[in-house]
Amino acid sequence: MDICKRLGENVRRYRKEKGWSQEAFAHEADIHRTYISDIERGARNPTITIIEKLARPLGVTASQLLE
Amino acid sequence: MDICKRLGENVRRYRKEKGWSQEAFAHEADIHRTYISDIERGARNPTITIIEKLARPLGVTASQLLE
DNA sequence: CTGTGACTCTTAGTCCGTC
DNA sequence: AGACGGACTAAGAGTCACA
Repeated sequence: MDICKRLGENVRRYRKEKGWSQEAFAHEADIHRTYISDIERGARNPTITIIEKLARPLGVTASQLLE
Repeated sequence: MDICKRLGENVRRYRKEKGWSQEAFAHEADIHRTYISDIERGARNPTITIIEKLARPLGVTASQLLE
């Protein structure tokens, strides 16, 4: 499985566990809403600093987002 | 700890376990040797596809490189 | 609320070296 | 063997209007 898609699925799963919309999560992570959408669809190839920005509000590690 | 530095330390540790020079590893991972040097020093902010390219020849997962 | 194309600006990533 | 610099090209970061 492609790693970008795997990341996207993990982000989406953790975000839904928090009960957040993409918009609400985008605000928490301080990342643009459409960028979150792209990430969840595996349409982006983000850097590890982005992974960390995503991980923090979700309460998980950067490592977990790539599992 | 900064995530780039953590990645660098992990890469260096796994690479040395394999007994590879940066150059030999660069060849295995199909990544430029100077880029490997930068990564290990935490001087770069790589994308997740690079993380995967680093992980494969080391015999670990992308997730493990960020632990 | 979310997906998508398009856009600008910045930086990832390559390749040439030298120390 | 590895650190580090300069210059370059490809691609990511970040944003918007609209569906």
